[in-house]
This record gives sequence, structure tokens and C-alpha cells, in this order.
Amino acid sequence: MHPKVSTCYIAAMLRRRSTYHHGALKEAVLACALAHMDRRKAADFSVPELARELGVTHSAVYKHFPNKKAIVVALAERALETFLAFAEQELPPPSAGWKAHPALADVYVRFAVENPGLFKALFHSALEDLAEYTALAAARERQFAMLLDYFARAVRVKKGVNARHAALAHWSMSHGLAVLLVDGQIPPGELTELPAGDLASALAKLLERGIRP
Amino acid sequence: MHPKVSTCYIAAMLRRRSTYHHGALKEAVLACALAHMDRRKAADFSVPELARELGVTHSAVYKHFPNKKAIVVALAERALETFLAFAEQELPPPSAGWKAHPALADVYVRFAVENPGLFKALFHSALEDLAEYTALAAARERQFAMLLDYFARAVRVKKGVNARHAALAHWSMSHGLAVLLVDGQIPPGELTELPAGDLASALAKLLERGIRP
DNA sequence: CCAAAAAGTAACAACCTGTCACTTGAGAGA
DNA sequence: TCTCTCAAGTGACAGGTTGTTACTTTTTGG
Repeated sequence: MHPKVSTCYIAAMLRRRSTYHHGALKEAVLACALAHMDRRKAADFSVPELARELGVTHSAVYKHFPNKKAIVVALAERALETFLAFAEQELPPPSAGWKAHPALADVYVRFAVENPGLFKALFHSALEDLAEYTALAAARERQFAMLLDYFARAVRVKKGVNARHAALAHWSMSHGLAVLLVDGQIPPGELTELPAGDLASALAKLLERGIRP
Repeated sequence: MHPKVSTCYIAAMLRRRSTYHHGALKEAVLACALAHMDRRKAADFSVPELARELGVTHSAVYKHFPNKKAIVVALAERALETFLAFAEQELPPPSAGWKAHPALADVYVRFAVENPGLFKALFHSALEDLAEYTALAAARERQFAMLLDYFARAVRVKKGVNARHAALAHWSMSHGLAVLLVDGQIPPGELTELPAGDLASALAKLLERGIRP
């Protein structure tokens, strides 16, 4: 959908453009910004640098986005869409019950590792105050609620266990692993002994087996 | 040790200083930067703004720190010290075995929530490339290793369970909860039903009890 | 007491965010 | 086809930030 290749493609197209207007700058800016967030760990980019790579003045970018924050917001919206599509494609239906949990944790972590830029955009510090972006704020709220709901369904709840708290625990576990991997605090090779493509569920099992006598 | 009050105190002292040199600017800059990182979620600050609050030219700051990164590094070093002191004061000795785990998770999360600025400094994006700050890099490496070691000791390891992986799972859980709380993704009131001052351990127990049939 | 070093200042360069007046060209309607 | 309008791009600018440099002031050690 938004492969990294497209950046170079669009950029090249732009550079040898013969027409004054190309009509693809908005998309190109998003792709380029995402590429930067994917590559650099700093989770940031500079508008003039994007514009330079796209062979355009930085003012042109501001014709499509009111400010830099809007670019991050657009990426975050895209991140929500992408995650949703990924989850729908990979996850068993919620009716699958607690067995679905490892899959959800795994999908969460894999999404982050395979799309570090989108993941960082979703939790970018520029999104702290979304007052003027109520659409994204609502969407993110909804998505987090849905996530927690899914986690809660996936958890087999014993009596006395608050399902929401258990869901928060699972979210914490998945999010922590995702963040530590994306930030490079846990080196990628660290988990190679675990079943490939199932890191989170494997860790969850370890946690479950290891914690009690 | 480094209370938030000291910022105002030092700043006031500086503002009505009669002497040309006050000899406390370095400390004042650190306190002021920490205050900013505590207050604002953005985990960032601007050197001129700090200097303005301290009644000093921004160039003066650069007499004490070669660059902005060095300020973050100094805060990160302080974070390591503070966390270590906090942990030593709060934790049972490693020989306590698996029973220590909930305490460690709890200490980790409480440290983050009570010292959001220090916690953010420790994982600040400016620390990505620590090539020229080998001291901090080594210290952080050591500390993370120690943390994982402690987690590993705290986990009761059954046969077939890789202790390091189990420790990573616990770190992920603690870190994820800390990040989500500090970033405000989990509202502070969300966990009020859980035993106060023992959030992480309560969640770990939920995780343990909830995951399996 | 004085000379050197420490600490602060002012001015500067380079970059980034964002704005504005202006220009260009593409497409719609007569 | 011609023209008019408006979206899209340009260059110049203002103000903020990082960091440097040459200069000034104060402290301090011999």
C-alpha cells in the first residue's frame, strides 16, 4: 500500500517532471516523511529536507499541509488504517476467545517492527494536543478502545479478575516489547531463539510460565 | 536530591545575583531542563528558553555543555543514579528470588511516573548514537544488563524456560506500562482500583492469572 | 598583586518553521 | 480556441534554534 519503494519512484518522477504542476506532491511528501521516520530512529524530519529531496521549495509543502504537525497527523491516520487492515488480515475473529491473545500481541509487535515509521507516528509527541484534529483524536481513541476490547476478549477472565485491567496488562506487554525493539534497546538478534514470527506470544508464555512457583 | 522546587529557587537566586559569576549555572541548567521535561510531554526543551528563564545568555550555557545533547546525557546519567538509589532503597535483595519480581516491576513503573523527565531523558532520541559518550553508553549498558539480571533472578525459572527471555518479557511489561502511563495513553485514573503503589505487580498477577484456562 | 583561567556577552552563521506577495500553468466555460 | 480563474509553486522574509567566535569581566592561584 505504502511501500518504501514508492518514495524513490515518486521522487524520481518529480525530479524529471516537465510539468509545472504534478498533482502528487501531497502523497510524495507523506511517503518521503515516512521513509525518514522509518530510517532514522529520531522519529523526526525537516520540511525543507523533504522538499529538497522532492525537488521542490519547502513553501510548496505548506500549500498541502497547514503545518508540520499536520503531516504527522496524516501519517498517524494512515498508521491506524494500516494497522486495522493488518489486524483484520492476520487475526482470528474475537470469538476465538483467549487463544487469540498470542496472535494479537504478535500482530501488534510485528506491525511496529515492520512499520517503525508508522508506529512512531502513531505515538509521536506532536500528537499530544489533538484539540484541532478531533477526527484523528476520536479515531485513535476508538482504535485504542477496540484494541483493549480485543485484548479483553482474548483474555480468559477468571472471577475476581478485572477484564479491563488484564487487557491493559497485555497491551503494556505488547507495547513495551514493540517500543524496546523499535528503539533498539532490545537488539533484533536477541530473540532469534524464539519461534520466528511469534515473538510476543512466546514471551507471553514465558511470562506466564516463569512468574509463579 | 533534585526536587522540582530547586528550579525556582536557583532561578530566583540567579536573577537577583549581584556577582558576575555565580558558579551554579551548570546545575541550574540541568534543573531547569529537567523541569521542562517533567512538565511538557514533548520531552524536549530549547537552550535559549532555559537561558532566558535563568536570566543568562544562551551562549553562557554552551560554556558548560558542548552541545544540547550533552545536557540530555547529563540528565540520563542522573537518571541512572537516581533509579539505582531508588531501587536499592525499595527493593529486597536479589536473593529474595521470584518474590522480588513484583517489587521490581513496581519500582520501575513508579520511578517513571514519579520522575517522568528523568525517565524520558534515559530513553531520549538524542542518545541514539552515544559513540562520543562512551561513559554513559557503558553505564546504560551495564544498568540494563543489571536490570535484566535482576529480572532474571526474580523470575522463577522452570526447566525449558530461557531466563533471559523471561527477563525480557518482564522488562517489556514494566516498560510498556511505564511508557503508556508517562505518555498519558493510559489515564492516571484508570488503575485506581488496583492496590495503590503496586500497579505493576497487580498487573503482572492479572496477566499471570488471566492468560491461561 | 597580577596574570591566567573561568564565566558571561554580543554578534554572527546556518538551519528550521511558517507566512506572504507574486508567478505559472491547467482546466472550465463561453 | 480564447480567456478567466484558481490551484500549485516560487522567492523573500520574519522569528526561533543550535552552535561558534571574539571580546569582556571576574575570580583565583602563585
